[in-house]
Amino acid sequence: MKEVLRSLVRSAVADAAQRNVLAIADLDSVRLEISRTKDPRFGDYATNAALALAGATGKKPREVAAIIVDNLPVGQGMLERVEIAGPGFINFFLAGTVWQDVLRQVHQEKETYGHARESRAVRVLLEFVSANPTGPLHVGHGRGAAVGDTLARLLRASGYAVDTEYYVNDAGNQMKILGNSLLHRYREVVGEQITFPENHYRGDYVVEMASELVGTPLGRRLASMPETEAVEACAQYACDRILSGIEDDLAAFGVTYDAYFRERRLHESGALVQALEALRDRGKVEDKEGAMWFAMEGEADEKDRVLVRATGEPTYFAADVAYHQDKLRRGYDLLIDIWGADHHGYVPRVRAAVSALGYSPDVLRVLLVQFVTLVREGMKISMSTRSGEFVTLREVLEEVGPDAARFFFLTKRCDSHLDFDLDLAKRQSKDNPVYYVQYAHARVSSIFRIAAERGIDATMTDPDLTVLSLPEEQKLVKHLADYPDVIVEAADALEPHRVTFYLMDLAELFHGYYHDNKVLTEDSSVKKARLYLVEAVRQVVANGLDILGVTAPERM
RNA sequence: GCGCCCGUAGCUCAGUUGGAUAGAGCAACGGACUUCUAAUCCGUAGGUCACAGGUUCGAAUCCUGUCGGGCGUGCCA
Repeated sequence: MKEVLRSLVRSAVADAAQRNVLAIADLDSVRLEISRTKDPRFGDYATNAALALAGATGKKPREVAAIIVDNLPVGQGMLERVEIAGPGFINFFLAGTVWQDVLRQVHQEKETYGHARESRAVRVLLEFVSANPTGPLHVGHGRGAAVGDTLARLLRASGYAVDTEYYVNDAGNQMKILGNSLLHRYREVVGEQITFPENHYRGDYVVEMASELVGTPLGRRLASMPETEAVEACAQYACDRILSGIEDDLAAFGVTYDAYFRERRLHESGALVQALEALRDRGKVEDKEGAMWFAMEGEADEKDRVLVRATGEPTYFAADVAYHQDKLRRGYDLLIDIWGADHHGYVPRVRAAVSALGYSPDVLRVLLVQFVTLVREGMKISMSTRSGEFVTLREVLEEVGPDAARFFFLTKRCDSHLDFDLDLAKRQSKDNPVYYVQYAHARVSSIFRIAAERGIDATMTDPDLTVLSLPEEQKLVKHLADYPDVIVEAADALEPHRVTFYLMDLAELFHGYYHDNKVLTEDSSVKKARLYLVEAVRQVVANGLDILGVTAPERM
């Protein structure tokens, strides 16, 4: 809707400019904002165009507004009335037929309502979670998974070609530590005396894996292997085992990936070495103190960073440079990385690397997801990764279910800390926003069930929509009209939480309407129109929940 | 010390990329079920947008400084 109005304003300005009533040098560079009005007295939509253009034209905002209004097709088609208000806002009052057309459009487009009609020529690689395969996913990863997966759905709905990827850190020192942890636990399980090393993985899951190994061919061979080989074998086993557990947890959460990308591949294929050479060719590498450094001079990060240690081992940063280069070489136009907020210091480094490789640093966008605190009975549950005492994503899923978990993770902006109230997530009342929204869907479904039981004709062919004259009905329809704009704006801003808030508002409008008005009334034309309306509500709720990856139940 | 994020009603948070009179939910108080699901709805009350300056037609939003909270600042990941 906003796009339609924007083009009306744009052509009005262009017409005025052509007739020399308005002097605009470069219209394309001016950003014309169309916004929804808060107060119905200001119409349905408003634009600040006149305020934005005033400076460039040398006229007063209200004069510019008057010129624009003169060139708008008022009274014909969608614009019923237009007013100039305040400092120079132009308020649009839309014709009733516009809103009726919105309802028809929802019925026509069904599950694609709100989706972009045309695809955008932008290939996106969205990388998220990418937790190290050294232990099960915890709730913090769950938030990243919910944000990432929803963002993927959102961007696809907006016409982007999106691939999702999980980067597996299956190389390097921590794999050795993981393997060594498992080896020690294995020896412990088979009765040897061990002292568990410092800074190793103490979680119960390592002990469980050790028990699994007893009696297996690998387990029997471990005793006779040289130490480094045994550690390597244990690392391999533990990594694969943990990674498949992570995949299972994500699947239970409704998250699947287009690809898992293994870091090991970068080492084995020579891509890592090539990436470092590319940096060196561009003069971005400096050798000092026995190590190879990424030279930050002229780049965005504050100091030089080591790429290859004096021991000859590459750092994780080196692998990340190679990984991002690999992504870009695969032809993606936009890379989106979703990281935990504790990695924020890493952003300028990777961005500088992308830039040093000859790409615009803008091709990389990093979303930082803040921490999650679990709350039970009003008390925060303390978590400490170090001691191995953390609440896993699996446990939360088993307690509250994937729908509530996903929805809750999306009730805040990413960059805001999230308190996840487990009791609230399980509660079956309006306090719980998941149920509140899902219930709106179930209620509409219920109306149609009852209608079928009563033998009411609920076919949706061309009802007279002019009978939908109640203010609540108008508000509902106008909110349905907002949905495509919300999708576009949420996608552009990379802010999936906007969809969540939209749905809560829609559910609120619907519940209020439902409470005060009967859909299955005696008056058959009203009944038909209201069925048409609530079905459209159901459809949009379903579409929005689908973006969030949350089910839309027909009964609750 | 330096860097990033945050600071909005008692609590948890929105705020349409700088717009018109700053909004919800929870908690509190008062109401509504012979109904298509009360898993719901309606009403009341609640504010120095942390603080101080600046930028302009206009600031919760942008810039500077101060205070407070979180996180970084490794040849760790």
